[in-house]
Amino acid sequence: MPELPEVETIVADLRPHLVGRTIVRCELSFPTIVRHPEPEEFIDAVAGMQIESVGRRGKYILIRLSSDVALVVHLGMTGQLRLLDEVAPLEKHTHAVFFLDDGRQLRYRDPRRFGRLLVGSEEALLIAKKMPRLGPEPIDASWEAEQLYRELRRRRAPLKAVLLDQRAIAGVGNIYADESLHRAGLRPTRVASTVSRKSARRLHESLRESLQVAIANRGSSVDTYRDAWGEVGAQQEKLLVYGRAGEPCFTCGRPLTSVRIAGRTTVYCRRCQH
DNA sequence: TTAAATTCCTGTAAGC
DNA sequence: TGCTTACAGGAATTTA
Repeated sequence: MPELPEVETIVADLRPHLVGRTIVRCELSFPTIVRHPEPEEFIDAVAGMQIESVGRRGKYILIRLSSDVALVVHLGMTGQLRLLDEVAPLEKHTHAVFFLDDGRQLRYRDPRRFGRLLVGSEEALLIAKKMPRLGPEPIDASWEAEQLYRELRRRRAPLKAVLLDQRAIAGVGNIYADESLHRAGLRPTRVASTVSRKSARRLHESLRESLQVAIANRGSSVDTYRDAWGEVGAQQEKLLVYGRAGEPCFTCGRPLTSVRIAGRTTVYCRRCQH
């Protein structure tokens, strides 16, 4: 599923192709995928607009338009944002097509429809409660271990649950939460507030490492994730714990344990993580 | 205020 | 073989 590294890969791939292009028009074959504003307004808001920049905030793709609003895309679990030639056959579950002035199409496809499309300024979407107030970007140089420590200190939820909370840290999902906790040697079930400053520092470093390595490998295609060209990433072959329940830990050889935390399957090593 | 539970959704795979 | 059922999970919403 698309988390920070997968979204970052798509954004970096799309940027040079989209910036400067104009969205001629937009067609919605499944209008409820648009969450703000109403679908008709959404279509009018993007039509004729030039794309000024393509960025990312957490797991949100932000395509800023000449009208000073952004086309915001959240991929949910199975969302795909693809740049295709107009003659490319339309794939099943394609819910929105943005026609570009170079003849190409930006297509949004999402079988499970957990994703969403929005248009508006970041402030407007925040006020309309269509977007949460996201926490710091974990790969930004300005994000410090002390910030993470302070967040963990005030939370009584399991560590894993805090990592998944987009208001605590933006962009971490089930895969990289498990991966970074394993790297840090910390148990996902640990009550966040019991983590020492030293452990928080290790988790801070592990989060950065897990995310950066995954970006370098163009993300994890564990399920339906594909990049903007429809290609798979390589990180799924290098995951330490995610999806490996019952298989041996790469460090100690013991079988990895699976538990459910915050409604998510969580895999860790009982020997290596405390 | 925080945390846990529930809901949305379809493709896939396991089980009978 | 074909049907049923469980499972995958991001985040908004509801409940405690």
